[in-house]
Amino acid sequence: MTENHTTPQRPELPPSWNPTEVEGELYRSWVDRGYFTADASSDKPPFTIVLPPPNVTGSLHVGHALNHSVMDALTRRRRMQGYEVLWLPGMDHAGIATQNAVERDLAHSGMSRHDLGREKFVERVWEWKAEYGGRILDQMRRLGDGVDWSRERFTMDEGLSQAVQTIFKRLFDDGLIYRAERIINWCPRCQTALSDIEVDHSDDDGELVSIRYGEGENSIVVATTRAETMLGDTAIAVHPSDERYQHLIGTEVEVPLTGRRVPIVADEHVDPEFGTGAVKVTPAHDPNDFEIGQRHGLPNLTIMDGRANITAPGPFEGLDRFEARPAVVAALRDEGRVVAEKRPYVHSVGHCSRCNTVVEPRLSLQWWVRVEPLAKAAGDAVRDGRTTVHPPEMTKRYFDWVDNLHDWCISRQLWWGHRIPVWYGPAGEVVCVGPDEEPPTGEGWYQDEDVLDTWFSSGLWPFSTLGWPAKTDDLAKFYPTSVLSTGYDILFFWVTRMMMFGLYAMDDAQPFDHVYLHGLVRDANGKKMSKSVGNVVDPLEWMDTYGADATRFTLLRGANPGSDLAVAEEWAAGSRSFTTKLWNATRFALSNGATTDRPVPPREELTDADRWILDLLDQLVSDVDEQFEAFQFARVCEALYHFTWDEFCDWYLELSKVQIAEGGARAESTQAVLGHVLDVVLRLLHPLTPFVTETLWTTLTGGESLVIAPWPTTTGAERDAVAAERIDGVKKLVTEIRRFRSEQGIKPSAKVAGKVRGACCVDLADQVPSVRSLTRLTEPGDEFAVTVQLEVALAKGAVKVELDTSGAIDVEAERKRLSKDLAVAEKEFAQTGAKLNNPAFTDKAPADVVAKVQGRRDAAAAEIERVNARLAALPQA
RNA sequence: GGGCGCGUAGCUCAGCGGAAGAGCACUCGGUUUACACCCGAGCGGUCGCAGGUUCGAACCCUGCCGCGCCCA
Repeated sequence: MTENHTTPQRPELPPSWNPTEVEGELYRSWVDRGYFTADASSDKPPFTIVLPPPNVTGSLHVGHALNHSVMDALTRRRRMQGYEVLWLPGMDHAGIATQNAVERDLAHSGMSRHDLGREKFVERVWEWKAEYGGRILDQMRRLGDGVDWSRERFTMDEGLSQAVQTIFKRLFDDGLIYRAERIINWCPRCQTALSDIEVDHSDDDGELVSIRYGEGENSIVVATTRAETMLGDTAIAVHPSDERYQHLIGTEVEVPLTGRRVPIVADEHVDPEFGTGAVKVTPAHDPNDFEIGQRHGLPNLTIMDGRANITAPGPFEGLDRFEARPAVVAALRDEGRVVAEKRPYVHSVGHCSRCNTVVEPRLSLQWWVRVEPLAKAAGDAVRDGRTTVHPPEMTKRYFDWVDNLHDWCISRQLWWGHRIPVWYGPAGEVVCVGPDEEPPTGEGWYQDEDVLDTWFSSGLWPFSTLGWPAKTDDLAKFYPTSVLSTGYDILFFWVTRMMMFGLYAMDDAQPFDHVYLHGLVRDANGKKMSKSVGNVVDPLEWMDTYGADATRFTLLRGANPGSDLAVAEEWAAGSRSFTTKLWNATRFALSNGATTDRPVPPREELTDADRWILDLLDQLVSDVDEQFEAFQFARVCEALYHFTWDEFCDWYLELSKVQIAEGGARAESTQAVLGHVLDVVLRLLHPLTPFVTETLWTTLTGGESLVIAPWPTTTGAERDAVAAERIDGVKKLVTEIRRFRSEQGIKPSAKVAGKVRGACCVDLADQVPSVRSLTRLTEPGDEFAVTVQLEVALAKGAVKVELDTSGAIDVEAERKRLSKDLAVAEKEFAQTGAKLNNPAFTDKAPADVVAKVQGRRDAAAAEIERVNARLAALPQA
């Protein structure tokens, strides 16, 4: 190693990278220096991402970690590219989840929210939020999220609440919000209505009971999984063209156990193929039955209360629905009305997405959004290309959704949330109050008790967070936002609602230009993670063990568009190895005088190895850019990993040792190339692994911070094909010699005397010292005695390597090695020969393809000849 | 039932018309002055099955068989 006195000394890197010791402080310094604070008055082009607001009760799970890694990578790259970047963080108030959390706490002290009263309870929730809410925000800091903390928002903030009231009023005045009595999804535990997407369906074991209504030839059999609802039946329905029941249509039957007589109606909706083709109709407890009821003017008979206890007078009154079910079946059985019972009967059952209670369809007066015009606009924005969905396969799913959206139930029977801004008057008046208006006062006036669905406020997020409805500088600068990133399972939650509201509120300007949908994170075997299975990965544990960079890199490396990703601890360990490799490579380069203080010398002064690695680097920059633009994060990672490890570390660093050992100008130019390549690679890696790259880069360059360093661009230099071919030759030659050594059992550290002959004939004369160095060949001395010859076929011809292995070689091992080479060559010769002997191929395939195959056959033929000669020359066993 | 997607090395996945790839795992060797979180060498695949198109198919088309997800 030569000492270089022209290079100022950089602080030395510690021998190993200890992420947990460094990451926190680095992150604080970035925030303190204001790198993540956006400037609305900037002239730079904007790049905006609003964080899909996590739940205030939540903590960072591995799906978040992936999504945040994506958003951080996108924003960090744009920042380096010179954009005015705003990544806006915050949380939503999670109406049901938060209220549940606080109610649970209250229950510990034997209280319910009703004991406190509404006002006090809401106060308590705010206190809860201050104390426990927002754990996830600290976890975001751990991960390195470059968010603008000065713009952090919460859906219940004053400004955002005003946005909610504003849009409610506007929609109300436009006739897009209305109040109606319909069947809604009711959670008997949370005591509130739910929208369709807050209900999770699963196939559960139930029962299918067939019940005979009526007597004799006027009887009719219906099957049901919810026998207890028969107490609320107000009709039987059959398909109008079902011949079996023509004689019954228009007649009446008695509903067993109730004595109530109900009509048999004909309705197109009934599926004659299912069961007996006849269904019981319970309009107040089933959405389909409700519609049948509407069509036929049937009464809606409610037989359960909000707790799902039976209210129908009689022996079942007061029973819970699940107690009532067997009781009703038993009573029917006693009357001889049960025709068949099937258990278990697997069928789809809806559950509350917050507490998993079985949802009860319930007739109820609620507030609704008429989504049709909004959904149409949301579809059009994607159809017109104003918003692009990545990956494109998801676009169809988006259309299917927005084109078939039911009206949205937005009222919730909760206390925590935005209260519906509607007042009712003593004479039946209904007044919607805007944010700048005074609600009506006086005798008999009162406000609607309900609050709005949390999604109603988070649907405004892309613009309410920027100050809307005020015409703020932020809104002007940063809306429409650039990318919305989320898991494809959340497509219908965030994306569609934000699209509908964004287009409506912002004069048809889309809320985001791109929607990126990542896959779900699964365990090592591709299984869904679940707490009960115990295969959940905690990203915080990974960060503790392997560092934030390795955690991020692992997730991004698996992020192939449209597909889920499997991860396991080994993956994270592999990513840590990569950061360690990068660390050691930089440490090596620095200890050998690598520098960015001197420019890379002009090309003609560089070696083939220099030009080769610089050309690869140029290609890398362009690949990384291309893949970033296409949201192909796995490919970005792969390209950088491959370049860094397999090309730069495995070959260039080794070759640079030879060049540095030369000393003088050669050493100096090599140091500049080393410095330059590392500088660029660290920049390219920074969006993925910000911490380790920042540490290495500031040490290497003395720069202020990689966060604000410019993003690399391609040089446009013409690729040096000759240098590339020479380095390929070196790699091939080195690998073949190493292979021989390995198979001969020569220790890697053992020096072997050898000669390389014929290098000049294949244009590799200058590379011989490198080859010797990488294969530990020593100069042949006076006693040099060739014990073995290798011949290595390269692009321009064969190179002969003569070795003195100090004694007999292992003939069998050598025969095995050569036989393998022969088999490969013969297979190649046969395959290429078959092609070339096929006139259809030579006639129809493009000339360059034919020429290529010809070249391969010739090379194979030469190789066969060479290997056969070597085999023949081996001593007989 | 409708839609989307997936079946490629032991595992997880790239490749999507002209020579089968990566990471991890595995085998052998290694105190090589950046790195054992490493280095070197190696093993491992009729690319789900069957047809078709093409000079040529893992890749395009059709059917089938498995698996996953979304919607009803």
